[in-house]
Amino acid sequence: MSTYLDSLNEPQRQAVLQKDGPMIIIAGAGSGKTRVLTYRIAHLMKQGVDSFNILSLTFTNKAAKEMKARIAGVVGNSESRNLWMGTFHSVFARILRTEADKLGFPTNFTIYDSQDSVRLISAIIKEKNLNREQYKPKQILGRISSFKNSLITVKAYFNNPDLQEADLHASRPEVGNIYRTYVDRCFKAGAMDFDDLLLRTNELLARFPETLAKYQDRFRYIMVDEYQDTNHSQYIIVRALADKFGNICVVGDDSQSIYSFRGANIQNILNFQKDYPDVKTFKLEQNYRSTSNIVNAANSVIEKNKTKLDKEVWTSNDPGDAINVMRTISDGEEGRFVAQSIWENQMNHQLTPDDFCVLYRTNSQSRAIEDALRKKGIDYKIYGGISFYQRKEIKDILSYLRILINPNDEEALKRIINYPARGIGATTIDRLTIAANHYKKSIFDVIKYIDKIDLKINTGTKNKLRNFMNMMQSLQIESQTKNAFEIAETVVKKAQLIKDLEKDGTPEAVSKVENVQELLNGIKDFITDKIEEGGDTSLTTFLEDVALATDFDAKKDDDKPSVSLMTIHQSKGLEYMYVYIVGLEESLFPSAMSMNTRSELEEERRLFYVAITRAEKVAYLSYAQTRYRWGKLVDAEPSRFLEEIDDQYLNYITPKSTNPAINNFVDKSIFDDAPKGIRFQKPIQRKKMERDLVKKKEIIIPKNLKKVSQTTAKANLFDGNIVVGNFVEHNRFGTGEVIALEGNGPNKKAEIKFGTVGKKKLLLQFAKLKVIG
DNA sequence: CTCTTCAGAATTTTT
DNA sequence: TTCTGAAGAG
Repeated sequence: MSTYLDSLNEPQRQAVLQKDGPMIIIAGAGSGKTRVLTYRIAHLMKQGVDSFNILSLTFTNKAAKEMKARIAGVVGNSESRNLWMGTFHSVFARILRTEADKLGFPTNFTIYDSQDSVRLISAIIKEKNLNREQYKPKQILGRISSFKNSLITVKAYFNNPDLQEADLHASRPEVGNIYRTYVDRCFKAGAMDFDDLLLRTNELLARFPETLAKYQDRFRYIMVDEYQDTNHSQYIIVRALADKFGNICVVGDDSQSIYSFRGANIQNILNFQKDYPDVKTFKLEQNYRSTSNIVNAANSVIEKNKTKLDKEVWTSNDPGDAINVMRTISDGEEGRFVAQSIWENQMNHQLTPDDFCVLYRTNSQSRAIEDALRKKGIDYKIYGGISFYQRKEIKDILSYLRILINPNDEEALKRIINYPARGIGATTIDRLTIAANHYKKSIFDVIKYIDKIDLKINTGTKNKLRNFMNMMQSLQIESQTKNAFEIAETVVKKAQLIKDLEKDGTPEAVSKVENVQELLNGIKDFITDKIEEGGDTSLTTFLEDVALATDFDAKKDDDKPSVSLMTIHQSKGLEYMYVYIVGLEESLFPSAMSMNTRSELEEERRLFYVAITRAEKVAYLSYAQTRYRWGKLVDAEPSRFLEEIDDQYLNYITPKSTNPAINNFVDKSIFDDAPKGIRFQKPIQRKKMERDLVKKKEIIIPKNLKKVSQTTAKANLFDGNIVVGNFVEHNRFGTGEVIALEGNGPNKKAEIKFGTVGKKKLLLQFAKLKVIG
């Protein structure tokens, strides 16, 4: 038998060997899911399944890329290349490109990102003279998005009295009309938004049976990763495609479903067994990633959720350290604690920055952490927030490129028609828009035929419009012969984009120029990569890649080792040796928006579960007592999630001083009189909603019991049972002899002579020493 | 039409 | 605190 099968455990192997029919793999955190998926695909190919017939849907493009590389390692590059692999959005965007004409879209349709969508909705609200307070563009987009994800078209909306009533009730009777106009305008602009990529795919498969049949025949084996995070629209696509052959394999973990806010429906995974009665179920329950303390602590949290599949994640790994809990005075101090701790752990365990990761609930929390890391001189990279391609200077250039491909792209046109400033103001754009709507033409066409249309625009402005049009048309001509990089370069030059920035001279402008440079380099890389792969080097493909790239995909790996900072959502599927989860405070995590219903709270809890299970060796949880929010200092209380972890897996540390200059840990003695008070002070006031939960908890967890376990945990941590002369084992340095002890409490250090690395002084608090004699 | 200034919102999470 | 959009002056 092939070697790759030998490296799998029994359930893993069975899942890999199961070839035909519907199957579900319930994969606990860290249970080797990716290995199974990879090997299963490789195995299918070894058994003679044509790689063209395998469709594999992943959660990020990066995941797809990595998986492809690993499969290539087993079956070879030339075969793996043909696999259909990617996110739902990118795979179906690719299919829509070839089928777009059936739906009345141009093949070079634009993909609107959320910013484009919000701007368009904003414009529509303005045109309809609606109150911006009542109709907040972002909220309206959210509503429209949820319609689309549930396959509620405009027509379906107007056929559904309940939905209309709901909007009427929310004093937003115009939602339906905004929806209609929005869809219309997207269609006219030859643009699809993110949700359209799925909705229109559904439309395609539903309206054109022969097209459905074509793709059913092509995708004989379908695999869906992170199935717990699929929405209804995705669910229907998968069902339709798998309907003929029924070779559908879904992989997921209901405990890690964290995307319901964007329409993910956890019922998809919970009901899979009902959808396919002859389904084969495989459970991967052994965790290979984390210490047993981490696994058990995570389990003790997720147990509190009611809706879940039956599964027991376990590990045979060592207990490892207890999970450290840290209270700080402020968010600033929290940052310093994290930075200090990372620094110490790095020194004491010979680690590099990329062994560490800091996770938070909201992007805005990153600032305090960044500041502290920067001060300590620790390299870090930050994921999320505003992605590279969303930056103004970058989007402006991309908008030029978008128009060259699709002149009807209204959002792109509105962005750059007066950037850099060329004297075409709001009034003119309004008039052009009105004319465009009147003649049922795009704004671009109206400008093109400006002399043939009667417009109330004065000659000076008309000239400016003509100049703009001349430039765009000459760029269009050049784009016929030049490659994506050359076009972009020409655009930057002709539109004088860099010049505009350079005359500014501010440091911000300088960094913008650098970003533009980086974009150009990026396009160059894109082209060389694609030539290597034998892929499509067109500008269209580049723009599509850009539109669908996640922040992860955009990041380069080859940077120097650095600490990773990201939201918990983004950490899905990743693992780090040391994980810091910060901001464990009520109203922040769980988020204030998610404390009102049980299902929302359960999702926050799953999010917490995901966070903990990212850690391989050591996890730190921290919370601050005060935090800046909107520039104001706000009091915070510890998150309920801290109380939900079984105390036996926890370990409380607290800094000595609130003085930022002093970062040493406290003498142990201050713990003795304080633990209860310091930790979960009972809130003076709780909202009605929470009160029941709190009461319940007080009954379940007897306080005195809690106190006892705390003390033991601490004692073990700092003192250990180590004496001079002991032989100890360290997981990095191997075995050594303790030759001296110094310091007290958390500062207690042991000097150890190791066979491999010589003498080392290690903080007992951090060194995971096992006494072996 | 452009540039500056000022008030008010913003922080859940993202393809 | 930082960003955005509106309003007013030139």
